[in-house]
Amino acid sequence: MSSLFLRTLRDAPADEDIDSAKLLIRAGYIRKEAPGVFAWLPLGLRVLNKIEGIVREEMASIGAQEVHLPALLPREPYETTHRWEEYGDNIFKLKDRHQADYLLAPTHEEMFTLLAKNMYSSYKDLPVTLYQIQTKYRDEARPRAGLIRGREFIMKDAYSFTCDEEGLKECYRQERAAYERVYQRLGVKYIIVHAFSGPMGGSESEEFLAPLPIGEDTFAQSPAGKAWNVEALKTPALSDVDFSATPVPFDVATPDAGSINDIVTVLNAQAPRSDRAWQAGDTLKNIALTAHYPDGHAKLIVVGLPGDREVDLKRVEACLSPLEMSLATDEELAQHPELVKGFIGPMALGPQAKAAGVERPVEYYLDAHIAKGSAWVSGANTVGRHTLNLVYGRDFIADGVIEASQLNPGDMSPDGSGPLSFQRGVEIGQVFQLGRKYTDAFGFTVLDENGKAVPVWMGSYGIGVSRVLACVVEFHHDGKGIMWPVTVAPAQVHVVMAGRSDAIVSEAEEFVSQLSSKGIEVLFDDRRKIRPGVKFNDAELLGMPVIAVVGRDFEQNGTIELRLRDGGEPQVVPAEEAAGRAKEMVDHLLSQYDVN
RNA sequence: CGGGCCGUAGCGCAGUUUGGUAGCGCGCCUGCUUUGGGAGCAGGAUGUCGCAGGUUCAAAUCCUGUCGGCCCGACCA
Repeated sequence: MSSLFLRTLRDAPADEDIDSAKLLIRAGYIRKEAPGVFAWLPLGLRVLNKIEGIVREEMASIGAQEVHLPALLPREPYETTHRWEEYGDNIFKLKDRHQADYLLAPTHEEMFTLLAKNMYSSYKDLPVTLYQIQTKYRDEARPRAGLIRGREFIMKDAYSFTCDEEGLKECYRQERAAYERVYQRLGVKYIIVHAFSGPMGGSESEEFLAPLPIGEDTFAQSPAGKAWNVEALKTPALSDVDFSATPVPFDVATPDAGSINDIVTVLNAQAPRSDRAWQAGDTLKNIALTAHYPDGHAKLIVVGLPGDREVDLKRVEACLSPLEMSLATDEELAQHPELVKGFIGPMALGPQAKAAGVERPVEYYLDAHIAKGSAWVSGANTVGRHTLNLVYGRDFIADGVIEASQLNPGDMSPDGSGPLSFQRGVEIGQVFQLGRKYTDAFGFTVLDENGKAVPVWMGSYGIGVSRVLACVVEFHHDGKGIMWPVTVAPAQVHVVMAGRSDAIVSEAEEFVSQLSSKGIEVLFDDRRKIRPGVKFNDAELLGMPVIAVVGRDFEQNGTIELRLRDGGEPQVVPAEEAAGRAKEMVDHLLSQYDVN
């Protein structure tokens, strides 16, 4: 360490607030060069290389072949798939001296599809899986959380090409299994959640989420252990109810009723129920949304959901992809005079409006929590009035049923095993069955055994390498510093030379060479003018799994102290046995991460 | 893009209210002492006080503008 390019900091940088970023910077693994852009220093690079090595081993184990494509790419392929526009400002775009458009790749589906298409044209070449470990660029609106959400980050992305869907499913299964081994070897907890395929296209998709409170994704778990991204969560089908005997609808005056709570209060005063008090869940609230097409056009739609639930725009988008949703502004709402803000009801919408002769009725979607046959209170499309006894299926219908509301803890799981619970997670990987979205876009077909062109099926599989490194630290640290899993630590044993006497120095050097000859990776704190206390603190900050101290005890008793960074009693062993004992400790640690 | 906080040495910060020409701790350099849990003493180096205008005899401090950073939200693999 006397010559290692390293400077540990006593104080954490003030502009980071999550543990992994603070510790990695304090310990001299990385430095921030710009928001979401980091430099890798010697120790950090060693960890990164260890993680990449594990990823490479597991990719090799399923026969994936490594390549390396450019990060600087021409615009055309991204035009073909419309992602030049769809990614929008999230792509770093630039021009060359001839004013030609380029981008810094946020992901590489297009280039891998073209690469495979241009080299392969026979079914005999397939299946093939290619991958790379490469720097990706996304111009995030707000980089944050250190390495977890950067603008430049390192990703392993793999792409499989097969002749048919069955082949795709087999590749997907293999990648998924490889990912489980990768995360186990990295010492990262993960939960596999069913995902919404989103703008990447395709069908089956799962995310690997590291369950951490700092995570930006919310996922739902059922008591049976299944997990979903909230956008992929389907509300279980409600059984029909029969309120056909409900009296015909009638209006009541609800002046000044600006919120659902106001309406409930007014109803209980003006039209009390005989059986119980009115509740928010008896009301059908209709939210006007502006739906934006990818080409920039927009239209107004209305979604109806129970008054005790909040609208979730992301889930609406998931159902109405590729439309993007925003709450309608007053100006946008004013384009449709038949809709009265605060008093929008189903009778002015969708099929009802059409039946009433409205030329271009506003589309009306109902949330899946509205049961067929149920009776509701909703707006009367007149200022200060609401309508009671509106029965879904009898008095009104909709243009479609979608997932429009936020889910709440306690909602029934799709698998029916009980109420959902919610947790936060950091997405550390995703596996996708893309299907033919990209291969069709680029006309990638191969000839089958009959000489007939058949479409190629594609899958894509990503691991956020630099992000998962941060997650390793999130899972493995304490108040003093990092506690690396032995599989990714920059060194396995940290030897602290605690003293400057000739005896200590020569023994420490001898000990280090013994460890090295046993194949152990050593970080050797041979700094002569640094006091022991500083070295102990640095060792705990830096986080090697085994810390060995050659110092006072050696001079007095001929012993060396060995201890595990993450706890346990120190072992004091005779110097001549210490290297062997250290090797046993390392081997024992390694065995805990053995996935075979 | 909205809201909040903040830009002073490599890192952490004070100084800004009340204008007077730059400071503390850590780190760094030299010497002596010290050496098992972030040592002591003495000496030293390091700053366009984010940037640009303005007011003033004088601006880190007041005024205007602007750029940047962090957090919350919007957005987002």
